[in-house]
Amino acid sequence: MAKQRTAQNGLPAGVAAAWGLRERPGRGPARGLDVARIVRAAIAVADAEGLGAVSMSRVATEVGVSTMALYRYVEGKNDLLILMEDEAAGTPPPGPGPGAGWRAGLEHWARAHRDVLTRHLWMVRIPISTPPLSPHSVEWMELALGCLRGTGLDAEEKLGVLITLNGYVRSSVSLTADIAEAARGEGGADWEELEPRYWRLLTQLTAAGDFPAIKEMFASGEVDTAFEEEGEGSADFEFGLALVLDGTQALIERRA
Amino acid sequence: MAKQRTAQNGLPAGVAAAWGLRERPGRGPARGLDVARIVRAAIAVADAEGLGAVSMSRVATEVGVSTMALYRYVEGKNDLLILMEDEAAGTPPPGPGPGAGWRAGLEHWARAHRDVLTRHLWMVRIPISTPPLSPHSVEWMELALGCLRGTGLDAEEKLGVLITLNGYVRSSVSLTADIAEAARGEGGADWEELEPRYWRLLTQLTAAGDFPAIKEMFASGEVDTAFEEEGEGSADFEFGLALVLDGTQALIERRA
DNA sequence: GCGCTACTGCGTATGCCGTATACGTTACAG
DNA sequence: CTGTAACGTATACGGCATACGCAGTAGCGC
Repeated sequence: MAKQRTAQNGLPAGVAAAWGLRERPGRGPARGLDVARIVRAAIAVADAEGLGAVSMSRVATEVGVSTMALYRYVEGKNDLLILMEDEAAGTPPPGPGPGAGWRAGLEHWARAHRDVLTRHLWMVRIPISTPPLSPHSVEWMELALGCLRGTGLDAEEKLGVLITLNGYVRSSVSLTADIAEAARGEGGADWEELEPRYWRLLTQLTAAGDFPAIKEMFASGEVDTAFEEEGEGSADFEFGLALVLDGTQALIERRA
Repeated sequence: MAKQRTAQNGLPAGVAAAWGLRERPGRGPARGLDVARIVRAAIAVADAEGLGAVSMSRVATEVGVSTMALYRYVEGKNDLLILMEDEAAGTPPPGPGPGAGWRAGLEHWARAHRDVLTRHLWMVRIPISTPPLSPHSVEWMELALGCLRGTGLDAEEKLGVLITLNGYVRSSVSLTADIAEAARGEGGADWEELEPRYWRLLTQLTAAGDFPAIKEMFASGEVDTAFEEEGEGSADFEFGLALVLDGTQALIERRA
């Protein structure tokens, strides 16, 4: 834990590796592996079976070496996770260009971000260890920041919007991931099948107590559609996205 | 894993326990413990040393029994986590009342929620397993839902606002928790001390590449204050909160 | 009052995990 | 040619959650 940082810059080791700053190959026998193959194998495992299935021994087996061989390429599991995250994030898609306006740009950014996280659900389970520093996260940051040029917001406000939007995307994906996972654990059913049961349970549990607002909601009749988890449509995601961007718009108009 | 649900209702076992639906005490010797003591001990450990320190054996030691004794009171670690979460959430503070308007109500709710999470940082690390079902989360839901009465939003919209706001609070606390933890791991310094280093690193790393928006931000000069982690002031939290609530306001006005 | 039996708390054991360390092997630097 | 740094590996350690079996206890039906 004490050797977390590279001698060079004080960077976390995995981040330094991701920027391509690595020590000499040196004198010994030729390396049989490279970091990229390890990272790709780990991502494949995580995609297929979740972050819980990513153990050093599992990844090593997948790559075809012994467990400890990985430690010649990666400082430890934490490093591996950071590298996985950066690799999976990838370069963000270009975006609609500045002519389309900040809102279209951020919508595009948020949807692209959501797509990546949805494709790699384990990403939302890795705790954020630092502000964006790895190469691809900086690219994503650049893209989003670029959308806000010319809006009249100052640097701090732009960052605030970014953080909020980023947090929204993450928590939105995280929620559907958690629910889907819980549903899978509960007999393989998907959420659409489980939702009515949820509302029935909540009705039962709140029946005896003092929950006027919840009961009023039930009385209104149409609660069956919330907490959706549609593959592509994602009405819920768009709803919250609009909420955050409406708030941003209000801020921008106030500044203008 | 297959015995997750109680026979009664199909509830997750921990949730059933939290609502007080438990099987008969029965015939044997008197129980030496109760669930509440276990849960409280676990919370104390998590508060003091983080969720990582909460192991069954650790909690058992703290309570003064053997590890396996806990399994007579709790189905497994997952159960314990659910119970911890509900206990730590507690009953929400009453709120300013309906006369103060929905916005003041939701602000109060979000700040109270944030306070709880900040007091128990480990809570944001427990994956959400279901929509609100445990007793206290239902109370929190009731409180927030009550704020939105008379706004003209339909049930689905209310839930959407709630989910978004809840996600915002969680991700905001999660971010500061992650950063604080990473900072603590990096030599015990706090974030305020580390932030200049972060910006310096980012400047170096982006110097060579094509990052116009980031460079423009640096050029503007005042980036030193973002990503704050103030104990009480929490300017960042209020910023994002205002963003989300401004969005909600826009929605409500559109419906009116 | 008595024994049956459900229930208690606990010791042991299993199979994971991350990773420290030591070892024989390889192939470049001198 | 030789010394040695870097290679891949085997073994070992401490920690984890938890399945299982055990001896003792206390309430119930008789």
